[in-house]
Amino acid sequence: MTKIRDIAKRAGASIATVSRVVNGSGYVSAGMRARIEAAVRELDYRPNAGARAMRSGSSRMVGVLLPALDVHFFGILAHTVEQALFARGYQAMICSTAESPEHEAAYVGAMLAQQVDGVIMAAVASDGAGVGRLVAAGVPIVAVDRALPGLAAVAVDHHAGGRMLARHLLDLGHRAIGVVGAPDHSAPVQERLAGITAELAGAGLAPVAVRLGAEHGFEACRALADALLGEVLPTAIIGTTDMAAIGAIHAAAGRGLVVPRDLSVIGFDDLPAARYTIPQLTTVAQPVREIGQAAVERLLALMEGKPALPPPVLALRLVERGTTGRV
Amino acid sequence: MTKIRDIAKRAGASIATVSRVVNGSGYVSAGMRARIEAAVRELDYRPNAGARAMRSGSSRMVGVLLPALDVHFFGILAHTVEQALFARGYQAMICSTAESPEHEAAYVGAMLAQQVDGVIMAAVASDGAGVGRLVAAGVPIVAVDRALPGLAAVAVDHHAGGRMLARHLLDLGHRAIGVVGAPDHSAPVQERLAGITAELAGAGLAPVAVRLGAEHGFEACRALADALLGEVLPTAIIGTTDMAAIGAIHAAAGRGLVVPRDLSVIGFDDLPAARYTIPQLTTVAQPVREIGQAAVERLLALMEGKPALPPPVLALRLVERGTTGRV
DNA sequence: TTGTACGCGTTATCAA
DNA sequence: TTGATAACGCGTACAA
Repeated sequence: MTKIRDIAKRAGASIATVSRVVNGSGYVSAGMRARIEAAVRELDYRPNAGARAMRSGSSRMVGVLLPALDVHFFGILAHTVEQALFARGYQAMICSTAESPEHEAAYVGAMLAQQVDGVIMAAVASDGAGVGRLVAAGVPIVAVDRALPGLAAVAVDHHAGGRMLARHLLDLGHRAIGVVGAPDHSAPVQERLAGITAELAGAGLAPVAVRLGAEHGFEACRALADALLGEVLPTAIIGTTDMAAIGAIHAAAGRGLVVPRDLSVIGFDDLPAARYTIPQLTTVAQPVREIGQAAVERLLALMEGKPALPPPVLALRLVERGTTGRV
Repeated sequence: MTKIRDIAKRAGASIATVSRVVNGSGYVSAGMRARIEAAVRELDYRPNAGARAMRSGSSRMVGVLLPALDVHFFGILAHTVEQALFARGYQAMICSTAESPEHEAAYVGAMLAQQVDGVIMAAVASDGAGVGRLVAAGVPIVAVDRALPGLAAVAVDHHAGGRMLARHLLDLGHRAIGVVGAPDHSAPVQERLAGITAELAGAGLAPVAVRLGAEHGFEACRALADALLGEVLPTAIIGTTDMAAIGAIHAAAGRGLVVPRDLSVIGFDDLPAARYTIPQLTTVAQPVREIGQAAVERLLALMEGKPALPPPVLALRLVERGTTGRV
């Protein structure tokens, strides 16, 4: 690794001068600057991030704590957050907790050790000790996808989303509505379910069946929906995520039901996968990419001590495709 | 941030002793150890990673350079790599280049600055200067998903995969076979195409049409397949990725073709999405998660200067589902 | 306009 | 068994 001393020697300057040109601070003559810049280029010099952070107190790194990266939703979120951070000159430290509290704790420790300047997180459990340690250390935090008590948050109104799901089906004349969802420990899923129940209650109804599972993979969701259909036969099924809805479509097909003729199905998220089925999935879209960008904006404002930005307006949008119809 | 001096003061020890217990090196009396461990716990002390890296020469961080995180395949790969690294006590520094050479260059710089102990990468372009800088800096590298000249690689044999795709269709009696793929600049996609062509040539055939596009999203793939079907009418279409194949299924449906009766479709990867369509997609599966784990294993061996492990056996597997049938 | 020297938080060497 | 201290690479007062 080439270091500042190597550049100084090569350019016939002192390390202080090299530091000045690298950081664009203080006065340096044009000739000296040119020599130093040349040396930097020739030796591919990179200031040691650790030493720099130690001196300056800022690592220019932001921790991004997500429950998973192999779940498409979070992969997309991670991607946009990372791109937004990059554009502002920050390095993302992306950590996937694999839904495990121990992982989360370990990662919080790693972030603290790395002296991250801030953290964007979608916590598995809101009571997680991880958040507390971060807060205690005075690290600015923005919660994403799901709110965290006492913290700035960038998240869609999942409860309202749940209402939209139910409302759409009610408008279509459905009265016998089932709900399939996963993972059951996910706060957004629970909030959507509450929204569904509330909207249905407003019409004097209740879900004819609710099936929540721990696993959110395709097969688990399909099995969940299949179990539901084995017990009751609603005219519509709400998936609390697109994945759950897609599982429901397959469960229906497995039982010889034609969607949407015999059964309407609606999902939530509008992931790319919502377009994969035939007919394509009707769903309530949440603006994942805007969420990521808004979270980064808010975090940077927090980090720079700027006045808190107003909460972002994150619109949910009903995307009517082919899996819902009149009863 | 609490530092080693705070612990020393609190436990009535010297920083040297604290360092010893924290790192489990050297002799420390039981009493002293207990006092220090208590202080560490009470103050939630984390050794500063930067200072540690500076002193010890190792950052215990591994760079993971991927073209994207919002593409499900890479999200899964990132996840497994990250988990495997975590299990071995390493921190992953995940960077998504968004397929841009400038991003890649910037990230390589950041990795060098962070003093990463090694790098796992799926390079956008094999001629990338990024690789050169990493090699020049003596950083151990393992290429993943696609080989890189002169480097250890963990990747499936995409050419053989291409042959399997064609072989399956030939065995089913197909003679008029089209190919749809994206992104066209992807080396794996090109290799699979070469494999397809080779296998077809062995039967005295050539693809009736090949359509490669730059974008690999659903809509782009669908449009590509639709254009192909507008020109010729093969009895089967090979997608060089599952995404392309799913696009083909939709293009076929859009033209009133029934899969697999009128048109067989086969994909590559076996992503979760391969199960979302009805009928479910026949595809050649590559073991993504094994790839990620094997890459980590190989990199750690390299980093520890161990003898190079033999190249991993990464089996491709034909998964016959519902989208292919006899002509 | 440039250079010297100190300190950031650790680890490791050497003495005690 | 413990402690004082010299690096590690950098940024920045301060001196020149």
